[in-house]
Amino acid sequence: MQARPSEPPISAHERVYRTLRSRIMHGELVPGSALTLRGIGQEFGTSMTPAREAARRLVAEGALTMSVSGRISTPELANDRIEELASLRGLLETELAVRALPRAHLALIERLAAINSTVAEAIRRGDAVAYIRTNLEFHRTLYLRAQAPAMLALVETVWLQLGPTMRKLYGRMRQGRPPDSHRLILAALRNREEAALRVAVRTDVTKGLRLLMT
Amino acid sequence: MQARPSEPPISAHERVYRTLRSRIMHGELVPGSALTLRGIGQEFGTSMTPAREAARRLVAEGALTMSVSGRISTPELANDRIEELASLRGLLETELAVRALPRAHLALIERLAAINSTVAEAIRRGDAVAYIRTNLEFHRTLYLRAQAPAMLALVETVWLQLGPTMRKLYGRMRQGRPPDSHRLILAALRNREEAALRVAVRTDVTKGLRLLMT
DNA sequence: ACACCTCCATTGTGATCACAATCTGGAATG
DNA sequence: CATTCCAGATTGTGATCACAATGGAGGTGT
Repeated sequence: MQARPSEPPISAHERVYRTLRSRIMHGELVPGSALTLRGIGQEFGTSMTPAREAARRLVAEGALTMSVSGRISTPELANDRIEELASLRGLLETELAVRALPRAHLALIERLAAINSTVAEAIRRGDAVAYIRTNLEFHRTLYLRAQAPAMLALVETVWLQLGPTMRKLYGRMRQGRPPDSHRLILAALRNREEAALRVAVRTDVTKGLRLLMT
Repeated sequence: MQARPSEPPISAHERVYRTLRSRIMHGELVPGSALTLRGIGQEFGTSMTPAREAARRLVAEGALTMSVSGRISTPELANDRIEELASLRGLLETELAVRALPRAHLALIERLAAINSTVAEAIRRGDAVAYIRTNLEFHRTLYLRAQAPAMLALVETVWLQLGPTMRKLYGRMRQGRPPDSHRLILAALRNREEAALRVAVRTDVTKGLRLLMT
């Protein structure tokens, strides 16, 4: 009895799934990278059964692509798909931000500001993966306050599909000034301005992806 | 060579997945129904391997629930979850409808009107499953014109999660008059009125689910 | 009559294996 | 030197099996 509340004995395929999902979402895999079930199983010390289930789940979520012959690789997104996913981010994330707004007390805003400083540091270091991870953590921390788990899950699915592409985007990231859109989001939260928040979130989410569409 | 364009030799787990997904989305399974991997495999004449992969995929999409011990059943949604999913439908489906609006020529509108008549007939017959299926077909036919496959996929995920619940909703459906919200959608499409279309889609999508939240 | 406990059937998990399709590398040919 | 073709290696698919955990039914005790 008395097990830790969030520590149900983790199954093998779940462990594989979460690790791969994190890698893909944070851009550790370049678009077009090939994966094999036996290779995954070998890396995680399991047979191919859990590897297959994790891979199939990621394919279903759009995080991986499966050719007609079943070969697995990270997707290379076409421009119209990128535009569509960016629109989805704008649509869903503005809604989540607005829902989080009335519950965003000062402690949350300060936590967001702290995360934002780590984002800035990642940019200064030119560390693309760290930037993607901390940036998504900034957004997720805010959206968690919206108390809308299904909506957040959909947004994370979109992030997942954009993961490898974001890596390609920020791989060419020149070191330097962090964008000020996060600062605008924080200001809108402090001032309780819903309209300004909408604009700030939408531009933050859409801006970077636009310049990726060659 | 020269295979039919949409007929790649269908794998077993894909067949299982599509069949189960269709059943769930169309409300053929009441919330709380239990499923077993061996039972699924037996029904489809396969081993439990394809059944397991299909079930896990459906669990990942929120179409099925898995208890901590791994038992599989259709989800029983709480009220706040239903509200959230209804909001998602409103958000995503208005966007899809607006995107489809400039491309909705007369032939499409007539096809939608034809589908709508089959919806009305299902209501007259009191056939809940047929109603859900034809109603979703009405929406999907419109949204396909939006040329936004990722967005449509997200909406279908939401439909999938609501499937068993919709069944419970329309199981108590009294025979009789079909709602006129579809008629409003068709009118807005004919008149090219974006604002009216937004309102019509949102009310059509939200209305029914509201009265389910006891 | 009700609660609890024990035991067995059932369930999901993961490993292993056989098989067919596919890809890759190199050799043979023009 | 480029192109084609063949064969070995690699990959995903699905079946089968052993195993641990769970759930439910029936019996026992109060």
